[in-house]
Amino acid sequence: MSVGSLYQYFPNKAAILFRLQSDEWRRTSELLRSILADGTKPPLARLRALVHAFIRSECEEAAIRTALSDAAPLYRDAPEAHDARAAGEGIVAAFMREALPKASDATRNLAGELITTTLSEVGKRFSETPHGEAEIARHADGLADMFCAYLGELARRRIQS
Amino acid sequence: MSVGSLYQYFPNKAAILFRLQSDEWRRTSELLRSILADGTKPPLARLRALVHAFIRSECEEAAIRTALSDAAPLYRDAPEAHDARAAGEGIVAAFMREALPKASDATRNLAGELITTTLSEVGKRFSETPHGEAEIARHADGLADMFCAYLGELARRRIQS
DNA sequence: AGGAAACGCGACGAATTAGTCGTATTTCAG
DNA sequence: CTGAAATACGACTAATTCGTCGCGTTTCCT
Repeated sequence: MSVGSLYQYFPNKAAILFRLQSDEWRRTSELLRSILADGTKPPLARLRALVHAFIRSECEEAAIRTALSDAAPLYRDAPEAHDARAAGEGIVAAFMREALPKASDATRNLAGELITTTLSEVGKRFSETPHGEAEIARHADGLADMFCAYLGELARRRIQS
Repeated sequence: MSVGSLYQYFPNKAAILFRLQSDEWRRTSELLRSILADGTKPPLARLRALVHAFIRSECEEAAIRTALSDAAPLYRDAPEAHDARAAGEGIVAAFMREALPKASDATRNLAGELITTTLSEVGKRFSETPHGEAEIARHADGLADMFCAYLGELARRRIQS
């Protein structure tokens, strides 16, 4: 692929990178949907599966992920970036209603937001340095434990310090 | 401050940014130490206080934080960066021994690492877009809840899916 | 006060990166 | 097969960014 050809389809570099990032996001929300919406397993098992799948996929495409997040300043303020993010929210919201049927909307939203941003940010950081299979699994398990403990505690509503 | 003056003290741009990031890290580990090492409060109360203090400080200096993390590619591979990170680990390890006295070292290390990277990455992301006082507090509380639930669950050792 | 050393400065040149444009190649309808 | 439209290409230029250099200012010692 040559420079000239690229600029036939995109107006500038930011648009190119944003497109790549977009595709990445799209694939991620499909992963999200396919795992979280599978009603045959209990919610926390699905969440755990999601964490593993997500972390593994981040590590597999570590190079492009790192490059894209380095380029983030270029499209940080793009309005489309905001929309893209919203796409995944519906799926998460549905999952949260299932996982925390008795909680308030506010609680569910906060929990959903925390879990998704934690997963994506920690995944990003984790993919920045190479890791072996075993280490990946260990960390994914740890994260999943954390999320499950959190949701469990919210379900029982007895968070204290 | 002029360009020429800056380059009297630093060999190149990366060094300048790395120095700023270093100072930031130093301040953060002092925050860490001052809060986590205070033996008068129970461990989870200290953790909760830390989360609040950290998130608030990230939001206060949002501009410089964002700029520095945008510049990360410039010093990502600097060897000093690795050392700087190690500084905080001792404090966290000590805290984890206190919070999880009966857990194995492996468990403690993993939990400590997860909590610190979650806090720093989520904090970074959170500071990228502006938030009001109340929202900051809500999110910090949510994160603290998540950490406390996780540690509580580890202490009781009954993580399940 | 005189002067030398240290520091501050920002216009300039070097280096890098983004984007254009004329030509070469492919596609495809008649 | 022929020619026109669409696409591919990468050397070139424009734009941006990093770092230097020489001159002006401050500091401080004698």
